[in-house]
Amino acid sequence: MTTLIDIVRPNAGEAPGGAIRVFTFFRDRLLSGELKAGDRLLAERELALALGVSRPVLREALRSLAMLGLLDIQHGRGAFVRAADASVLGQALTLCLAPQPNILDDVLQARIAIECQAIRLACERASERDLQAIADVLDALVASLDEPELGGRADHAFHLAIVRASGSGSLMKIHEAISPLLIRSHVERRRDTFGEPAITSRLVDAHRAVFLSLARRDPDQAERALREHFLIGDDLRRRKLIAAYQPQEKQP
Amino acid sequence: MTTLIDIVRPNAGEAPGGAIRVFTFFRDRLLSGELKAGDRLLAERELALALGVSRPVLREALRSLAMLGLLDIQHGRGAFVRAADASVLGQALTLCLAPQPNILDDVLQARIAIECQAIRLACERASERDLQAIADVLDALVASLDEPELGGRADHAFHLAIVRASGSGSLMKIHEAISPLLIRSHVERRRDTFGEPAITSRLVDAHRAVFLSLARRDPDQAERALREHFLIGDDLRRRKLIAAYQPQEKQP
DNA sequence: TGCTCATAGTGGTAAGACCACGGACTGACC
DNA sequence: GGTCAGTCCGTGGTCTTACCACTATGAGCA
Repeated sequence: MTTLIDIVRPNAGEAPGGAIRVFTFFRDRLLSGELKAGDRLLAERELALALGVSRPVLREALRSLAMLGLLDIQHGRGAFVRAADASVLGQALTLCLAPQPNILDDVLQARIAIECQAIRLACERASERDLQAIADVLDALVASLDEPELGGRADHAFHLAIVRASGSGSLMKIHEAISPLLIRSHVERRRDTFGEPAITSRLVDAHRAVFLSLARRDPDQAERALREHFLIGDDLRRRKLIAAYQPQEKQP
Repeated sequence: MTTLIDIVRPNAGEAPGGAIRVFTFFRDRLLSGELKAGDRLLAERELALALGVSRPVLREALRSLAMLGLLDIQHGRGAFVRAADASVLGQALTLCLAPQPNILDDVLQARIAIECQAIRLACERASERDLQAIADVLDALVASLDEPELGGRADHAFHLAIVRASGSGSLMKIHEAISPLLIRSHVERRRDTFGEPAITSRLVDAHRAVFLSLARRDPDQAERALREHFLIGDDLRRRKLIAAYQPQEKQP
């Protein structure tokens, strides 16, 4: 079968198979904005009748749309148009990256890419409210150093706030998409650093430096500070690796 | 219904609805590698029997997997596991970004983000073969300055080669995902620059500078050169905007 | 030896029926 | 009169059966 969502539609003249015809029918109306988030679709039986297909065929198309996160089908209530979110994006990314080794390490590269560009844009575009929001999260981060769970969440919120301040929808969506993958490596790292004052203080300094250069609206310095921050992670991973190869007090 | 692909599966004990049970069944086997690309699934009737669901239900799940690009269902032949590619990723991205204004401009930010990080990694990791490949594309780019179509493709190939040289799967996939969106703005820009020697020579210089600093394996200089290159585009867009507001010889 | 056509197996579609869930209406009870 | 519970209707969820369309395979024929 033809893969979904062909931006350019070949053989537009012919009538494709029923299911994919229904699928493209709704997709186009979703892309064009004819169907807005929250709209309720007709009942399956009526839709099937209106579109001239059987109910199973219609259901295949509807279910596919739901799988892509475009529809929210609720038992006993109906099908509703869902606001496009990045969850499907993240899922697709996970599926694409799944066969590859070292995903968790490699996805960090994507994160660095997004955030470094985001902070450059943020230096240009961030409003006072954006800066205030970042400052608030920074305070929360400092206050939650002793709690791994809360601290990790604050850390994530800090970086998220920067990406938000960039004002770029693309960067935000991609960042949102890789978040689930990031979180997995994030929490375990936090668990390791927990209780090591040298590391945590270095972490706070790094975050503060990032914020300050952003507040000064200096893109080069901000990116440098951010990369510096990411190096802490690299450093940590390296130490962990070395420690793992040290035969002392290591349990098999 | 529950959204597909929950990485953490809630209510794992209970049996979810038939269709989504079948869906997760295959998804898990795809993620775990138990099903490899090229494998042929059993016939729908047999699968339905084996999994204890009716054929329409099975078909809904199979169709959904096909929509996500995980399966390739061929009429009269069977269903085959497809190698995960970034096409779905790109489609999902397009759908997520569709409601937003200025997508084509904004997606450039994602591109800059990816490529700037990629070239930094490439400075560390690129093999001699990678560098040679980039050099070859650069030659092709210089040779095809007079042909907008060919030149545009060479341009794209150049940047793609850099991302490849980074050796990061995440960066490559994301770059691949935004490619379809990039191409649209790419070709029209080429069409504008076509025939302006000052622009084209500047373009060549920029690409050459990027390659040279990459060959020298200097990350900072390479990123700077790349950003310089992207500024050409900004500059061009600005000029176009100004030209559009000049009332002289402009047709409504 | 080569071609052609019948056939079996596959996905694609249709129709009808029933079940499970949610909400709204209506009734009785407090 | 207000509140609660039960019933009914509309909805999605599923099953069954049957038939159509496409592909490949192999047997039969020239």
